[in-house]
Amino acid sequence: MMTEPTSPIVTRFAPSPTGYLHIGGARTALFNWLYARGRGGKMLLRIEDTDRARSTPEAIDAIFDGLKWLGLHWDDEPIFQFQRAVRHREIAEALLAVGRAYRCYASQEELQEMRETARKEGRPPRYDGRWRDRDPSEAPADRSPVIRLKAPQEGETVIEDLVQGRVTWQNKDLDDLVLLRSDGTPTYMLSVVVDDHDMGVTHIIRGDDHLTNGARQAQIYEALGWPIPKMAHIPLIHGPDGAKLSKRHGALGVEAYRAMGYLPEAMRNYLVRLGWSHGDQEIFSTEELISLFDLNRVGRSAARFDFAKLENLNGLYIRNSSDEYLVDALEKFLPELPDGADLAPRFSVLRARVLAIMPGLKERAKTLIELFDGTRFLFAERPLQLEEKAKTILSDQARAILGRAIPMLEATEWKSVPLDAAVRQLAEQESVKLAAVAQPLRAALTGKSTSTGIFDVLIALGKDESLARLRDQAGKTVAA
RNA sequence: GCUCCUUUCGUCUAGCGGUCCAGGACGUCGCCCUCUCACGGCGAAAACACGGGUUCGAGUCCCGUAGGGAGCGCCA
Repeated sequence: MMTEPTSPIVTRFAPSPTGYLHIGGARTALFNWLYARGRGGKMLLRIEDTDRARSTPEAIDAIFDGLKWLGLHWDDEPIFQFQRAVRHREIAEALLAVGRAYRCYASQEELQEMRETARKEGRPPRYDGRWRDRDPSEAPADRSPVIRLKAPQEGETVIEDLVQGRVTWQNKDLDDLVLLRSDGTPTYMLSVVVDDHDMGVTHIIRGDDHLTNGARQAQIYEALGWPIPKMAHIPLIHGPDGAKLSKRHGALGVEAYRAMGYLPEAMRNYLVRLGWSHGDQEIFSTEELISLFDLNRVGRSAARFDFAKLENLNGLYIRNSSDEYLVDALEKFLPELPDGADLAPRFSVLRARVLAIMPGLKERAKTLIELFDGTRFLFAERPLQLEEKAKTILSDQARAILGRAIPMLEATEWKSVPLDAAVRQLAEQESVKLAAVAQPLRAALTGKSTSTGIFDVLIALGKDESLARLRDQAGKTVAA
């Protein structure tokens, strides 16, 4: 079969390192990654660090770490935009040379005035092009100019967006943007165009806050005679109240989600469904996502971030993970816990017990924090600190039952079936429901009112430790 | 203010002119399972923003209105 020779897909993720990798950025990276991976292409990483004052090495590390944690591996070496400033300047000069750009000497005061006037007259605040056709001899000697693009003043600029569809701007509404600042450094608008071109980017997938930039960048491509990459502007993520995502809701760095005990694969599944769908399907393996993801299935309206759904999905991923995987995940997760450093040495010692309790535990936990909390009784020192509810359960009567349970359990083989039979038999002898025996056992064994199945607890703790904990709490009275 | 985008259950969404008195998922509520808490099972309530068109027929196409969002820098 003949196949059309297609140029390989190249996408890019281009964050500016001025803070953490926030959740919206993570989703943008995910979409870029999926789109490229599903088509045998590459996803490149470009750090847009041209804002020297706000860019920090910590933020760069946060981006690298966040992407790695999510498993979104980029191709080739990351590009640092600032290092390419010379190239950007060359392009601006080239545009100047061919008359597609010009020097503008307008002062900040003049620009300010223009904006105010325009606003007053109900027009968009725009540069009025006063240096566009002025003779260079009129240039003031004491002022260094910026270089502006000589943008078309009539007609329209159109973007055929893969998500938004055809979007049109009247050129009269777009002004002559600055390409090169008066200090000779390139602006973002110029840098992005030159870098995307030089990196061979074929598909620009980014937040729709860049949609207007897309139009202005299209004008730069036009002036340069370069082909315009395909663009896809994906809707933004909003907070639960519909307003722009802020720190208050979910605009945390991805490291914050890691600390909250979310699994990266659950995170990815949640994020991809924010704006993208494949019929009614909710759960996707990574392989499925790579093969199914497409831009034409991305919606055009903003989605609200919903922790409840993320948590549910995370619980589902935990339940479907193997016990070994979860024990490893917990061990790696320890540093995120306040007392993690103290627990780490004991964790490796008690690892087998953690593994033993895992099948029952993973049905109950929605986050790694909850999962770990479920194992804490294994680490507890005798005599146990009892939670309030556990104290309530351990009434005198309950303690008396425990007292009678001890000799019985001592004589029982420490396996699930015999233990089950023994406890049930005791309940029968006491003429109480199973709960009236199980709950006191649970309270004495774990210090809590809830846990995994009581027989699992007995087995994970082992015979000696279990009986010791029961003796700690049992009532002395045997005769009533 | 101007430009652009957007509007289906509380939330994420399915729906690409008739098969929709609108489907799934999360959340909520009820019942079942049950040693607790979960898991699981069953069931319920819950939406096409509004107004005009086009059409035999509109959630689906067009135009307004209203709401929401983004952008309008010598920031990125």
